[in-house]
This record gives sequence, C-alpha cells and structure tokens, in this order.
Amino acid sequence: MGAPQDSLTYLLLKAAKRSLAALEAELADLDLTARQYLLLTLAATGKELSQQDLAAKLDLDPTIIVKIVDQLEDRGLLERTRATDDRRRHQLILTPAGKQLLRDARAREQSVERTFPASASLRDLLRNALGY
Amino acid sequence: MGAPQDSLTYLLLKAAKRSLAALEAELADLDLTARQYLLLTLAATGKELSQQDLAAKLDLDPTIIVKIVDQLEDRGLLERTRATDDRRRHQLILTPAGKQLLRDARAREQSVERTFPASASLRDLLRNALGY
DNA sequence: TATTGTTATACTCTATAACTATA
DNA sequence: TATAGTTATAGAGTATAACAATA
Repeated sequence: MGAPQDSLTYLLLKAAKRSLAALEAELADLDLTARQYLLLTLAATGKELSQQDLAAKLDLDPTIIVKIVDQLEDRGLLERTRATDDRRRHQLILTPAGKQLLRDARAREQSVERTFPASASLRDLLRNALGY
Repeated sequence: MGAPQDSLTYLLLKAAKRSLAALEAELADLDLTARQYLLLTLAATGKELSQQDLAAKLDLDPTIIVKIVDQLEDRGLLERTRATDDRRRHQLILTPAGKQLLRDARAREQSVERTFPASASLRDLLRNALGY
C-alpha cells in the first residue's frame, strides 16, 4: 500500500494522458487535434447543443469553444447557423468535408484503441462509472 | 456508434478530471494539491528517485518538480539531501510532519475513491493496462 | 433581466535556455 | 562531455470581464 499506482486518480491521469497522446499522434496526419475531433463528434450527434453545452461536455471554457469552432469553420469542416427556436444559439452543422474527415478520424481512433489493453471492458466500466 | 462516450480517450479524460476534482476537494482541507500529494507519495516510497524520475512518473517538466518540492520543503514536509552515491542528485526525505500529513491525505483519498463506482475493478484494469 | 456568443485583455501555467555543480 | 538541479524568461494556454444580440 501507498505506492502511487494504488491511487485511482494517478492511474486515470496516466491512462488518460497515454490515450490522448496516442490519439493525437494518430490524428496528426489529418491535421486534427483531439479536441477538434471530439468537438466534431459532439456536433455530429445531431442534438441541438449550444456552444455552452459543448463547453460543459468537453470540460472547457466557452471561450475556448469559440476558438475551436473558428478553426473548424475556417477549414470548411462545419458551419455556424442560427438555431430557429432560439436565435441566440448557434447550431453547428458539419459540411460534407467535415463528415468525411470525421469518418476517417473515427476509423483511426478505433484502430488506436485496439492497441490499448482491455479497452472494451475498460470502456464499459468507465461508461457505467460516469453514468452514460 | 459515434457518440463521444464511445471514445475511450473521452471517457478517460472525463473520469480523470472527475477523480482529480474530487481528490483536490478532499485534500483542500490539508492545503495540499493533488500534485503535491502524489509527489509526496512517490518520495515516500523510499526508492532513490531523482527529481527527473519524479518528472517522468508524474508527466511533468523537471522545472515544475523543482517548484513543487520548494513548496513542500518550505512547509517543512520534506527535505532535500544530497544523494551519497551521486552528489548531483537530491534525495527527498519526508519529515515527521510530512509523513503524518501523507497518512491523513491517504485516508482521505481512500474515502473519496470509495465513492467512485467500481473503483476496485477499475484500478485493477488500469494497472494492467499501464503495466504496473 | 438573463443568456448566448464574441472579443480583448490579463493571468496562470508550462517549457526553453542558460547556468552551477557534480560526474 | 554529459547529467542533475536551478533560475529567469519567453511562450502557450486559459480565464475574466465587458459587449452586442436575443430571449
């Protein structure tokens, strides 16, 4: 007892960093950061998420979301449109190029995840723990 | 398929952040950050770890380690002594106050981890995945 | 009045480079 | 010549506050 590898927080931090680094490396070919990829994924769900919702889901400040969306919009991967029911909100719509890139990115993520030991049971456990 | 909660990286990041936040909150009473706590834990193992070793284990820059050790030393929780076999290296020794605080901190971490769903099996899985 | 998104700015955190001492 | 630790500084990343538009 007492070693840092007994600490769940330590283990989660290490695993998250390793997983993130592997994903970033895999997405580098596509000129996509993990954040951009995850934001694209959220925008692609079709749910009417405000940028503030995205901020909460990605644990980021709303002002950071603005910048990431700027980057993706500048590259023509998504577009901001006004939500019809509440014109303060922006509805993020993936362009065809964005959808294609997201497909490629997903395939890459899946291949990198297969290299992570026990990824399937780990995912199940985390989903339960986080309430998804 | 395709939702962010399918992404192992996303799940690990969320879980790590949640776990870290809970730990920080629990350690706040002791005026200890999670980093300081984890460094103390590593220093307490008795292994002759250089500050560079600590940097690698904590995924931090060596210059960050200097500052954290400064903070802990200023509070009288540990002391830098020169390693006898290689006088370039610093051997970090916990003071009695440091040992006592570490005991308290560990107890707090254990209690907060018990609130994390399936923490035991999660820890086992992560240990295996990370090769500990 | 409150909320969404945005911008500009200040702040914090981290990494880089240069130095001392030991090897 | 290389490595451990330190310091000062530059750079990146983040949050804060103020604003316009909409509710």
